[in-house]
Amino acid sequence: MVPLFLISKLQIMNSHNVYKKLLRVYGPQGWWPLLQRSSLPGYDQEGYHPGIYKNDLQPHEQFEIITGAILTQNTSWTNVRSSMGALLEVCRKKGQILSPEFFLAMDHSELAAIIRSSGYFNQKAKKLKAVSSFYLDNRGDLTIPSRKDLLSIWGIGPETADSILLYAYHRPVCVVDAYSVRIFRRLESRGLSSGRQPAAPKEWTYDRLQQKFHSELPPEHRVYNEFHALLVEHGKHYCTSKKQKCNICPLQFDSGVD
DNA sequence: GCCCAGGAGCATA
DNA sequence: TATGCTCATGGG
Repeated sequence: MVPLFLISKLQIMNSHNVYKKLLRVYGPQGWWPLLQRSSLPGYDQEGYHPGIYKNDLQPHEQFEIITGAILTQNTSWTNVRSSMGALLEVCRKKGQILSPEFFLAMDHSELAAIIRSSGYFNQKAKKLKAVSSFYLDNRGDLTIPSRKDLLSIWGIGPETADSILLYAYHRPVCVVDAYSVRIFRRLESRGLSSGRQPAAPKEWTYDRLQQKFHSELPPEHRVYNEFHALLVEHGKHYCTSKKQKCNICPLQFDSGVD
């Protein structure tokens, strides 16, 4: 028999209630930012598009998301934004579009120099070429790849693969990142997470946390889209690795839980 | 100057 | 399986 006060706490912090609360606090995030659409109505100058969830991406736009997903690995978006702008500028000057062919036509040093500002530029140049080769070798038309296929590409791990599936291909897949793990670990440490809690609480691994999200959230693309973006936004404000602001965290103290 | 960011691969135990 | 090291720029 679980005490009533515990039931209410457990229900409060399942993934769906975390989602609803974060959405109320921060609003729609408009991910994934598409710089190539930054001049279109509904898109801001960085390419964010809050409230627009249409599945109408062109191949060069899908490839911008794939590129961004690699460039942002362990890197802040401001650095990625700079590299993406540089890439698109080179495209424009060469009269090309962002594509596997564009990356493969450059030699390593040229590509690495263009994406320098996003850090790890040698590794990321190699990764961009690897993912480009994958598309040209296996599916030149950018049809939906399987998660297994994506994971077989050098430089693409679980989070990058799921980001690509969710944001470039509108697949209903939850993305887990360092913020997700940290936020739910800290909620759980305060008895506020609805995770199955073993006697000795196990760490939230990628797969375990993704299963939790999939089981607790409505299986809708737009929910998964916003949830990951909202966790990132919340993490930036309240849950960085060293500076946790649990004492003023809206997930714990914002009133009006649904 | 230090810390960290929208990770992943690899060596080692 | 799991832990530690490496990759690197730019903003706070």
